[in-house]
Amino acid sequence: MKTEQLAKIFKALGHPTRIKIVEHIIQINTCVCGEIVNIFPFSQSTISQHLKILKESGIVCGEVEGPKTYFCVDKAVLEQFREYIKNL
Amino acid sequence: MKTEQLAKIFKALGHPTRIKIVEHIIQINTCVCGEIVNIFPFSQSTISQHLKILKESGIVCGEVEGPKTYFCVDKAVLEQFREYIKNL
DNA sequence: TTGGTTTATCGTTCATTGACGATAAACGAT
DNA sequence: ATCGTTTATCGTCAATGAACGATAAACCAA
Repeated sequence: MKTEQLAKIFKALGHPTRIKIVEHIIQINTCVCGEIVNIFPFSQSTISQHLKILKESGIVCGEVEGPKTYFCVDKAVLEQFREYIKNL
Repeated sequence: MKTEQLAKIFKALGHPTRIKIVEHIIQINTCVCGEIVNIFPFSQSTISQHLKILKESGIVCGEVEGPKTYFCVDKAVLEQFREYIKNL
C-alpha cells in the first residue's frame, strides 16, 4: 500500500465524526446518508461531505440505488490497512 | 482508547511526510530532528513542526538530552492503536 | 406529471494546516 | 565568556478543511 493512499485513509479517519461514522457503518454493515444524519448533530450537507471524504479515501464505498446511496466499508481496503498497521 | 485521541493519531499520520518519519523512527528506534532534516526535502522548522504534531498526538515521544531531542515511538500507544484497528 | 424523499453539490465563512525564513533558547566545547 | 550546534518557536502567506443554507438532481409514488 502506497504512502499516499495510506495518508488519505489516515486523514479521512482524522476527524472524530468520521471515525464514528465508520464504526457505525461497520456495525450495521450498510447504511444510507439520512440514517447517519439522524444520529449526529450536523446538517445533511456536512454528513454528505464527510461520507464523500471517506469514500475518496477508499475505506468506504457507496452504491447508488434509486434516490439513496448505500454506504459500506471496503473490506479489502480495510484488511490492507490493518495489515499495514500490524507490520508497522 | 477515546475517539478524540484516536482522531489525533489518525490526523497526525494523515500526511505522507509524517508517515515516513514514523516509519523511519521505528526502523532506527530513536533519532534526532537533524537526522530527519537530512533525509527529507523540507526545512528544519517544517520537520520540527511535523515532529511536534506527532508528539502531541501521543504516538511519538521526545526526550531532551543536551541541545538535542531524541524522538522515539511510544510503544504502548502504538500497541493500543494497533489493537483498535484490529478490532475495528 | 406533480409532489415528496433522498442525496450531492455549490457558494460562503471562519479556522486550521503546511511551508518558509528569521530568531531565540539550550547546551557543549574551546 | 564566546562560538558553533541543535532544536523550538514566531510571524507570515497561501491553501485546505469544516460547517452551514440553498439549490439541483435523481428517483418513486400517487
